[in-house]
Amino acid sequence: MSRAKLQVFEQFAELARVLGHAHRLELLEYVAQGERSVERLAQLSGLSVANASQHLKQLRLGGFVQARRDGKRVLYGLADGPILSLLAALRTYAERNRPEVGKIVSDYFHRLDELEPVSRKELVHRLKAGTVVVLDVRPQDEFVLGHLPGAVNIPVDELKRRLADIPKNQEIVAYCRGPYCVFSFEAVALLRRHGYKVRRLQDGYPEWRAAGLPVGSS
Amino acid sequence: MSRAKLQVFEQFAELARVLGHAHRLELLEYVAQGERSVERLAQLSGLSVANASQHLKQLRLGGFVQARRDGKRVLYGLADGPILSLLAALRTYAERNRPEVGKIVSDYFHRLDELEPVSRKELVHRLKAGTVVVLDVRPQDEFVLGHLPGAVNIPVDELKRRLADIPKNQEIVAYCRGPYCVFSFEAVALLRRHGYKVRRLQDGYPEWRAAGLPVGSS
DNA sequence: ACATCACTTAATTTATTGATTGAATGATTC
DNA sequence: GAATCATTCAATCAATAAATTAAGTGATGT
Repeated sequence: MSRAKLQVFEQFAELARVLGHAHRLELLEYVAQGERSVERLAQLSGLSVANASQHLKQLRLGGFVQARRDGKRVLYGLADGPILSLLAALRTYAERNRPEVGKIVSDYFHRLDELEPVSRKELVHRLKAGTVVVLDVRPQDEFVLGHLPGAVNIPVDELKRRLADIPKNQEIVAYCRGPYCVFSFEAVALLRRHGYKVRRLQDGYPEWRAAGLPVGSS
Repeated sequence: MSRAKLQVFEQFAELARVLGHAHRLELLEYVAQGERSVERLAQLSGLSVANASQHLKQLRLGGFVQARRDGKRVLYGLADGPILSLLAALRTYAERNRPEVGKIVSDYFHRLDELEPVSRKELVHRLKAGTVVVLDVRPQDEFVLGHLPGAVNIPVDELKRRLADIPKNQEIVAYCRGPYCVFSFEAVALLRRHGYKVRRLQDGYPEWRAAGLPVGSS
């Protein structure tokens, strides 16, 4: 094997190894909800502070989380980059390849209170009541072809620089292509980091339309 | 942490750990080209047979490869499931998050950007139009196990003395094992020196096949 | 049946990784 | 500037993983 290739595989392996520990995956999930101190993360995951700190260090060296000091605490948050895509790929693979655990996985992912996605039915209800802003984070060309009524389109890659367009005082529901599309996960993660109250639609535009619910186009 | 959640993260971590070794990633790349015996895989990756066997066992338990007996040999092939998606996610993350990966690639792989890789989508288009010659520069045994439709096989080390077999008036797209395989880079460099109009496919045979695109065999 | 081939498994040594403890650092408060 | 708090670092021991060697298994051919 060429030296370059070996080096590249070594880098990949190093990153995979960082994800190769249950505690680190758990910490990563807590961190993905928003910034937290080491002590809080240790508490949430039932680790000693020193142990949590060491795991967080590895996550940081792997580029999965970033740390910033706030007074005498250090707050860890999710780093930039396609981290959630990577985790989604791992999850998808695991669900398909380990069917005996697939059920547990989906149960768990759909259980989390804060992450619990909004059902179509619930969204219909809240659209009528007008208590929600619907955010379409797909690319513009897909939005043009059809979208949820009254939805605002901000593609997920533009989200960061268009935060001003999003009202901070209302609850947001983000959606994208479907249940296995990561865009809305990323959008929710980003917006939560910036203090928005946001949840994701359980599935995406195709399912909405297939259910015979009204759609808009422009 | 709840018991279910612990189990889930433990499963994820276990799979990630399987990918957490350079030798296993390398074996996976060879296996992705087509079925191969343990001895051949050991040879290709420079491992002892026993060591390769043990790594392959881990890949098998992780569901990444599958083994079948053929006479007195055991052939390992890529298993079903979104394995290449997972590897692609890891690669994407690594490239973005580890600048050194990008640097190694550009240093040793002759400046990726200047070679203007052709995407799968574009190649499909141009194959329909018939405006392109597809050149497979992998070793012959890999070509035989499967290749892009209509591809011409000239292994990269034979390329120099078989230049006459390559039409000079048509555009060529060269491909090999995957995005980190050097063969197509070398082929493009050589052919360009000799005045051919040639670009490389962005990724390789395994990705083409995984995308459900048609393949030939002989 | 015996020998051979291709591979797997077991046993061993060596190296790496994880958890715990306690000391060190850095920022705040008194 | 001493005390306190939150975190990191360093040292240790236990657990796990990797590579090597040698023995074991299962299929094929003579």
